[in-house]
Amino acid sequence: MSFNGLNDQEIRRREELSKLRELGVNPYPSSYTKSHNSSDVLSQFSDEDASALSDISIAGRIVAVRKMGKATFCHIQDEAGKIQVYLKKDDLGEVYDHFSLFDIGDIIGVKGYAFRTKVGEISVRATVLTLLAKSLTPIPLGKEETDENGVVTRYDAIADKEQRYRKRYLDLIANPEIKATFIKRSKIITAMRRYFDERGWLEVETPILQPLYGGATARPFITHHNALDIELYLRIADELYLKRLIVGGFEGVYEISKNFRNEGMDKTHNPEYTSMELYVAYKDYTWMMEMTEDLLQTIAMQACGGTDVDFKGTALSFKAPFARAKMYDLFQEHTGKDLRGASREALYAIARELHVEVEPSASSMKILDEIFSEKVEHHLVQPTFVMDYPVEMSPLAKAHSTESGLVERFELFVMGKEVANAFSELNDPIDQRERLEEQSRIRADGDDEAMVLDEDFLNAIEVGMPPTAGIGVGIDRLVMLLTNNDSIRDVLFFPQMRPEKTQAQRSEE
RNA sequence: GAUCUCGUAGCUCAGCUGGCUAGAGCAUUUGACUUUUAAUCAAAGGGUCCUGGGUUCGACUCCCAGCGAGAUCACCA
Repeated sequence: MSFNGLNDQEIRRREELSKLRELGVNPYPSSYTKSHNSSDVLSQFSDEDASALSDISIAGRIVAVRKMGKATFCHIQDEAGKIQVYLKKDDLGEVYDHFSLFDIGDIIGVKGYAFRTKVGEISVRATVLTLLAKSLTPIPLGKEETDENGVVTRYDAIADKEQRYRKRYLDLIANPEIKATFIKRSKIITAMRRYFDERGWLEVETPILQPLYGGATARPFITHHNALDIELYLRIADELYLKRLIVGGFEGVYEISKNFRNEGMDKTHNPEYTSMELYVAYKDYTWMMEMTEDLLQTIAMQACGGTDVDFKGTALSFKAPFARAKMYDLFQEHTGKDLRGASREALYAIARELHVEVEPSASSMKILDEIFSEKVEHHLVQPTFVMDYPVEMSPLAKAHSTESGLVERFELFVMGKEVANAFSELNDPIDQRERLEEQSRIRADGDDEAMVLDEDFLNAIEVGMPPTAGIGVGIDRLVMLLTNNDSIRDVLFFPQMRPEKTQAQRSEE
């Protein structure tokens, strides 16, 4: 065995591993029968009658050891929490001596009985001690102190954000409270799925590898299929495939899936992220708004226990109904200007007047977008539906039934961020073709985020799609809001990080 | 992509306007200790000071470049 590149602690643990094997201890047995979780023991223990917990077995990782000669206290951590274990030479005989070859980080099984120590902590006294997995790497576990009020102070735990994201397994061990965020994330998705399933909408799967990408304006990732010798794109949205399924006769389909966008990364953007898209036939965006507020209210209640949540000091209410505002009314309210029907030149002049910086060559849409971002968005703190967007901004949305130049679209904003985007889906094939051809022209003019023309999708719309309402929800952003996290990296187990350069890579350059 | 800040032991950090052998606590090792709880007491080992250049008699410290991270902005839903 080579110890090259290992530090003293890593070498010592390998030596201990060999010693254990020599003593006939299997450091990696196949299974272990657990009767209780730590939390079960703590909640079920009774001082009056300890017989219920007189023969139990628990298992977990050693996270703290206090050795006092022929008796040792340690804490083990399992999925549900931590519990103290009491080991005594008299009880364990030579197995007690093996314990000196165990380390913080090792996973052990403990069979024994629950009791309360002199100082009052419910603990498990071991009659049988089993090593379940020897740990070969020191784990950066901080010591903890719990005061009379049960407030836990942790010292020196792994704090470096980079390490926490790159080695999430260590983060989860050393900072187990972050599990709550991920458990809530799972509950949010489960609640959403349950809501849709109860209404009879079908969960489906559509291709991630696509010969053409579409459904959103974004730059894609490109990959290559060897056997077909073609370029394939990682999807940027589910929209065009889900609509094909509505054309095919399904009347409610949804997909919870990863999308991939080849763009910048920051607090609210990860190159791969989770979105949910739902399409329901014979409905429009008004119906969809009502569904959305009911959905989010339901999710908040099921995942957070109520419709009121705290986000970094702001009290948010997900109690339906949400505020609704037309986009142009919001412009009027926050800029004092009526931008309806304004020409590009007029918009440009207004932007300058409002001190909103825009490129002189910017399109009307770009200018509107800028003014909205700078002057309106940050006012939308509580959940707010912004309705009725200009047609040019929304090539897949249906023209508004009463207002020309607009489409039946809404976006849901919370804390100034977009959480959902929905519209009455465009099902007029002629109109759809013209809009996508316009996108092709914009693309040809150099905007590589404009949509690609997908003939097969147009063919599907020509076959005939019923009136349909569709929505996309950014799951990560929703989870951020409901778990009080302001960085997307804290709601993803494994956020994308720049790979660390190896020594070899460095010397090549 | 731009700017600012940061990178020292397994972990958390100190290290002055450049100056002796780079420190502390935890973790680790050895010894003591059969109800401890940030256990305690005694001793010991452990460093590519992010990397590579430069300035200097002398660099953890100053300068340049690079790598990585965080924050802000830009881009982007």
